[in-house]
Amino acid sequence: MRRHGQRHWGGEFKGCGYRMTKPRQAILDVLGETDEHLSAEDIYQAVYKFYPNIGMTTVYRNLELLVDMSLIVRFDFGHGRAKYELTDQYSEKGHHHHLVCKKCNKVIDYSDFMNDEVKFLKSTEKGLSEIYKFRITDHLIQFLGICEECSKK
Amino acid sequence: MRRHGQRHWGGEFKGCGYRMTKPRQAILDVLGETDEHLSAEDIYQAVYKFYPNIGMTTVYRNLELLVDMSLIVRFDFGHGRAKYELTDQYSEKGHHHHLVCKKCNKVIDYSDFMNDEVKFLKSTEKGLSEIYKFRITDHLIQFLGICEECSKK
DNA sequence: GTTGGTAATGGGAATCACTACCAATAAGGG
DNA sequence: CCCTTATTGGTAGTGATTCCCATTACCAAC
Ligand SMILES: [Mn+2]
Ligand SMILES: [Mn+2]
Ligand SMILES: [Zn+2]
Ligand SMILES: [Zn+2]
Repeated sequence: MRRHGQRHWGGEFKGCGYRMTKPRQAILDVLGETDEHLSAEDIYQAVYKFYPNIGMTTVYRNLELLVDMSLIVRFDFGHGRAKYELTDQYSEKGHHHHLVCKKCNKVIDYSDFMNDEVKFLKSTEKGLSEIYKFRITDHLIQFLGICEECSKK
Repeated sequence: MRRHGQRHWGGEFKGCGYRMTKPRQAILDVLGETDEHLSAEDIYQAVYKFYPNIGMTTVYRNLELLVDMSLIVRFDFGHGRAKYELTDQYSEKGHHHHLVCKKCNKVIDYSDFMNDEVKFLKSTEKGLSEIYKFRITDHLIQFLGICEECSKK
């Protein structure tokens, strides 16, 4: 069951009443070994290969838990199924946002121009939280359009 | 069937093979008379009050059409059902973005600090489209956090 | 090592938003 | 008014996600 490249998440589960289990380790492994944005079904399929006892219910339940624990993030790109990624701090990608193709639904990660972004966010978040008494904890920035391949057709 | 405040959309349907029908007018009316972000079900309920023949299927079908025609916009906030709004140019709100409360799922419109946004978008979009050969047509910006009421509990 | 309590699992049924299908209806140009 | 064709609305799916519940894994205390 122990495989290559797998990370130790014990610390994150200590003291909060949760246990590190095989399914949880497996789900985190799968998410840690890909660059893609995986759906619950994708994750189920991938985990199934080395842990065929896994149940779909367990995948969904644990995805929810891991989101609550902020180990992973859930995205609703509006393509029918939710997608999941490791949180910035646990991912090699680090803080990034998405380009989403309206035609083929491809999602491209980018982390360019973060300086401009930080400048923009700093002033905007401050202003908004004062005006609307809203405690901002997170932001979602994405650009929609047509990807390179799709623009050729 | 003709009611107050209703707008003439004839022009938008001319010449493209589409017809202006009662359900379409009704859906646009409902969206034109609210400040909220309505789901298909919300719209069905609202239309039902003055046009009880309306069918859920027709609502879904026309929402899709109206999105294609760019008269309305669809948002997937990840709360289970999609929400719809008039497009910026047809809405009193104009161009705006959203604050989304993680606790109560409330969505607040804002259009403050658009100068900062424009500055940020201009440089970022230009850079991204060059690097990724991606033709950007639209953007999605939203801030997540805890709204005023929810922070009191 | 055994026990007891709680966390976690996984299979199947149930939900819920949304779609496909199709016969019946109604725009709207001529 | 007529005809063509877009559109409607009911019913029966679909597909993703959640609920329920009996069984199992884990862990700390005897
Ligand atoms: Mn990503
Ligand atoms: Mn809005
Ligand atoms: Zn594409
Ligand atoms: Zn709230």
